Amino acid sequence: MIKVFCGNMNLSETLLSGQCFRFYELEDESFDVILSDRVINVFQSGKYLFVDSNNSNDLKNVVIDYFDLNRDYEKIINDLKKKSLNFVEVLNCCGSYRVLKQDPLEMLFSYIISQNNNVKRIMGSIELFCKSYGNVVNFRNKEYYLFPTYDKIIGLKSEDLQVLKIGFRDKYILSAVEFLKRNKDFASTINNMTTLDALNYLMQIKGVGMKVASCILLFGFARFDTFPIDTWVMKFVKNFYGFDGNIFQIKMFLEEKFDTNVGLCIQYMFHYNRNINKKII
DNA sequence: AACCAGGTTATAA
DNA sequence: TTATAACCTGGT
Repeated sequence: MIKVFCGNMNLSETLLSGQCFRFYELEDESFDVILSDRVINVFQSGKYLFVDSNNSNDLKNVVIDYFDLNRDYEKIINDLKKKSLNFVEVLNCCGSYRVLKQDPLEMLFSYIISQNNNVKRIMGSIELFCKSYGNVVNFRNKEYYLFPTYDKIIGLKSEDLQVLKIGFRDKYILSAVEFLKRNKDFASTINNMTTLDALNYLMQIKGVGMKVASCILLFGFARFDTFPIDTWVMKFVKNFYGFDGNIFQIKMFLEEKFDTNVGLCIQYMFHYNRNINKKII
């Protein structure tokens, strides 16, 4: 068990915000979270996280990286408050939200599955995916399944996907598999690209459009200059700013208004709008 | 029963 | 270039 300072972050708000699909809330209000290479149990008390894992190797750094604890969110929020006065209402209720740094491969598949789908079903399909093709981890007398490895994924055939209950998205997953065969080190390739190039690179994959590509870049690569504009954000922009338009018009509107850290602002809008509609999971 | 869910693609105007 | 229907599936 290690103790990690987490400042103003709120664990449950962050995990339940819809960006992550691989956690279980336990009776004692702690969470089991499945990371790319291990399972952690995490509990928050005040400004600290108490973390246990089946793999304690470098655990503190893994936790800091995953929960994005080195970023100065307070400074970002203070800067944003100066840019849009009425947005303060949103910022004031989102200060404890953090953008998780998740596994790029997992983000690619998860957000393809997420399209025109609901969170419950998304989580179910990803869990089936991991149970079917991922490695097992034993932790606290329970079995957990990691997200499948690259080598496992590139061997997948159409018939292997039937068990996942992903419907018409199976052909998109197959397109991602073909993409990965051609791009073994896609994560490091993206790390050396501008965000715009990375978006176009990912959108080669059938089933990866603007929204899904942006989610992969924000949640898998911490690219805060991306724009995961979805139906929630569109609703928000319409209700809050009275601005209506298509995804590209909204993108331009927000880019102009916030300049930097637009990705984070959009997460705040999503988070805020979702909370006030009381539709958390 | 009809509609919807953190979208994208194919097709038509 | 922009708009609209169709899409698997399970839940309400």
